[in-house]
Amino acid sequence: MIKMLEEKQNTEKTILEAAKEVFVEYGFDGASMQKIADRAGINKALLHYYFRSKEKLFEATFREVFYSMVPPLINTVKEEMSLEEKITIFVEKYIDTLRDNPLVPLFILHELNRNPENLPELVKESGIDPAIFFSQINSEIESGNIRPVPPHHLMINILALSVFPFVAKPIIKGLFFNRDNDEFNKFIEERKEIVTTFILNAIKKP
Amino acid sequence: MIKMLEEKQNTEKTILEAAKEVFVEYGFDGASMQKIADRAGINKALLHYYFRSKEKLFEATFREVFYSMVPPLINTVKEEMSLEEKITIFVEKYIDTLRDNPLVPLFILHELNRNPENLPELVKESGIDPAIFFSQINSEIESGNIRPVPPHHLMINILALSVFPFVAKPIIKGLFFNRDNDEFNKFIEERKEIVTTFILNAIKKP
DNA sequence: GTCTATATTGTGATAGAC
DNA sequence: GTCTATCACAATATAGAC
Repeated sequence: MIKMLEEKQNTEKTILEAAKEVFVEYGFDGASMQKIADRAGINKALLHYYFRSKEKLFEATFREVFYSMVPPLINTVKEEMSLEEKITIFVEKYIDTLRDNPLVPLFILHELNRNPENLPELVKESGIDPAIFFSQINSEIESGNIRPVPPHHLMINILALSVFPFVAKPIIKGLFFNRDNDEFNKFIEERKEIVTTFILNAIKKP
Repeated sequence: MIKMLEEKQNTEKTILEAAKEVFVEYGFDGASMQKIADRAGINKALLHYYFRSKEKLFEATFREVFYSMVPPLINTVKEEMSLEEKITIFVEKYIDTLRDNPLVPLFILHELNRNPENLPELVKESGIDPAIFFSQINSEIESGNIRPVPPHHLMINILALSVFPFVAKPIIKGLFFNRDNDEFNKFIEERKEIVTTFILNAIKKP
């Protein structure tokens, strides 16, 4: 009996792990239950036994991916840090996370585009709250410490500069590095500092 | 006879137009020949008559989308312009183009990710050549006019800041604007200037 | 819980009439 | 060139044996 419960836990985890890999690589429409079953080393029927439908399996997978990426990242930034510290730490950790999960951003963006109404609930439960960050930016502007830049634009700029190379990976590899992977990885490592100083130079007063 | 040829031209164009809409919205895997036929107001058989397979229809569509976006954009930047002019013009025109085709960037990135080997040929025929831009950046750096920033990083930064809001549209709308479309469009309009000054401040020497 | 076998629908693709 | 009818297959999903 206990054995069964343990097996259930393991099988469910195995399925979710396989689903994560396949969905992230192929997207919802490109993935098939067969592919996921193969990847998990089981058969299709079990997928339905545990998750009832492809849709439900996908939802569970998407939540997993989203929650395993976003909250840990947000927690790297402590409230008491200076704006400069926050930006430096965030860019570095974000690029590190994406380096280890390079397909995730395009996956999330593609799927949110297919199904935008899923986002509000995810955001609410994930503890994302730009408010503190925004008021910090505003007070830095009012104190005359940095150039005036609308907080949401600055936030999008930080995300854009960090994420974009990963969603545009094929273009960058094809255009700059002749499809060489090592060169691309070097490029990504470089960006931690490049992006940080780029942002800080952009907002610092002369 | 002439009538037939004219009809053939029109039908082919109609199909390509419908295919463009459906593929861009749903992606290759999410699109079906049935949807495309419905959108074009014809039946599936005709699609195969004109393009033989879904794959071939997609390739034709992708080329169309790619070539109708990229070369016109590159041509807005004239060789004799100053670096500052180039960046200003490019960001403005790029955001304008994307505003009119907001789904295209995510479509291109998603499909290139599925099929990266398609890119080299597209690039070769599209006249993309970062070399001139790169040497201009390098000479500006050597003359001490701007801060030292690796040309390919600067180029990616320009693209990132312009494109990212469109691929992250659902996130931005959901996080900042409560899913309001007008607010998002206002945000996009603002970015033309925000992004330009952000970049110029980042590279200008104090 | 896990498997095999099967039902059912939707897909890309073709044949053949007009 | 355009249509209807149809094929072959892959997809999600379920039934039932173990």
